[in-house]
Amino acid sequence: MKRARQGMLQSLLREHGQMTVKQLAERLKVSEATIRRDLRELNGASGLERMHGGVTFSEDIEPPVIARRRQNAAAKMALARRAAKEIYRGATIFIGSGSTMGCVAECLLDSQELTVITNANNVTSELAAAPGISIVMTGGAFRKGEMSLIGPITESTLKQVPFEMAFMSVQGVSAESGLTNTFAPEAGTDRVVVELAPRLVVVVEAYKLGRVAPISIGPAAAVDLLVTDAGPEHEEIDRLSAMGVAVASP
Amino acid sequence: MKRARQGMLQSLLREHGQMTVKQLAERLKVSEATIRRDLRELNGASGLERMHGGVTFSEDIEPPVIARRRQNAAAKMALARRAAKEIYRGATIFIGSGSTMGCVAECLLDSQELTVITNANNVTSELAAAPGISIVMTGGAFRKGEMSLIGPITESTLKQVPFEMAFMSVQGVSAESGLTNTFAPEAGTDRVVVELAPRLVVVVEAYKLGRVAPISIGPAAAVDLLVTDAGPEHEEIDRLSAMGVAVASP
DNA sequence: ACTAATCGAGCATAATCAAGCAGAATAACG
DNA sequence: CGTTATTCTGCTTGATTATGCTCGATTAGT
Repeated sequence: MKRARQGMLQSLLREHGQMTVKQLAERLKVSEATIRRDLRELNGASGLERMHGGVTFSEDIEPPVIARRRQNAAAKMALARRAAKEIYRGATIFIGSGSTMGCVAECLLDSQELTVITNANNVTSELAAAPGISIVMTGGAFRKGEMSLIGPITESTLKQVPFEMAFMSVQGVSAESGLTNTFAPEAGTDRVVVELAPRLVVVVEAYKLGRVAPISIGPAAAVDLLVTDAGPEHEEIDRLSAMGVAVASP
Repeated sequence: MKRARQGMLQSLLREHGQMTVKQLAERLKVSEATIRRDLRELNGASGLERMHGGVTFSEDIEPPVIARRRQNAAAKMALARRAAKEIYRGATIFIGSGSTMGCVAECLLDSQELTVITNANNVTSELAAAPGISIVMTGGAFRKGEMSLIGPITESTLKQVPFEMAFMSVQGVSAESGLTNTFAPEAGTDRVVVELAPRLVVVVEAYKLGRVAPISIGPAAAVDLLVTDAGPEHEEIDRLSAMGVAVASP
């Protein structure tokens, strides 16, 4: 009962981007105290940030300028810089949604002759000022929490636009359960990206290694390069390496 | 919801380039005192500069669409408010690109049960905070100056998503030459919108009446309602009325 | 220099929060 | 099957936080 409610809570939050405790209590038919307890348990879990009166998706509701000033921004930028090294002049790449991908975009500002396909508005606005990059956005339903586009329209557009390399971030990476995410509609789109990508680069912070989120979006073997900041003795990395996944650190 | 509001504040500022405390207070539905407190807390943060009466966003790169928005802001908002009156609860509408369309989006913030299809990033970011609106973006190539999506992908997406009403702005409206625009790729997309729209509302400032730009995007007769701020004596309006085009003023 | 708007500070109010307690439901165990 | 332990939930209370309002001081425009 509790887990189901917390899952619903996260879904609702992704959908609305921001909700008050009162709204959540009414919507989920429990007391506000319970909502507060849930929020405390989920704290830090998946980019949701608590505040007086309610809770928001901290990462992407803020403009990119602020995102730079976040606490773990340094770690994310380091990962992003490492990931960006994979990109060569003249390439056509896909960049997914999430704050980490926003950092990757930021690393590309000086690139030349690059074509970026993305379903994330934060990536687009980050790159809007880059003279050497042409941008193609997929269509789709706009998800307020993530500032990204998802759904059947996104997927059919992706199939029309071939790309050489895809960058994405996920909620969980595990050798056994593969790549996993939390929210179903978003996961559907991610699954298409995994299928279509000739080369898949996954960028995640270390704490997501070994994690398993509810929705599977593809096998671990689909990953061509995993960029993460885990130490070399991390056991999940050993398992992934054994499967043939290349791993890189900043 | 302090934190969320401060994020919104920065987003708004980023879009408008410059706003007064009063505007921000109305827009975010809080007192001016609260806005001042927010501004003080954000002080020195990410490129916003405080001044008597308001605050500006001093970023070196300023997309043209933002610059244009500052010009004739009052007139554009008046036009936009008139145009927004055409929208009824539960509708599915298309909103095109340009600064005037950004104003239309701003007028819809309190709408309920509205579905907005758009190819413009400024429209999406304007509406991202509106709880009663679901947003669908078309895909397409990103045009940096206009912050909009154009090209064959945009057009094929539009054909997949039926809408009841379309709002657009153009460079020229004339009874003889119809609707005209300057930039070819953009014009192709506009042409598709004109063809697909069951009801077409064109919003233009008076100085565009009688103008003819190089690329035709449709006949004047395709317009169902023309919203403009020209005086009733305007000769082009007489010609358009004679063709059966309804004309409205703020 | 004058006037009107804007600003900052302090105060009062209302909303929200964390903690602790008690009851109900469930699980574990004899 | 009954008893006990555990978890979950809702409620109450004192404390914290955020917001709006009022009042002199400051500033911009005429």
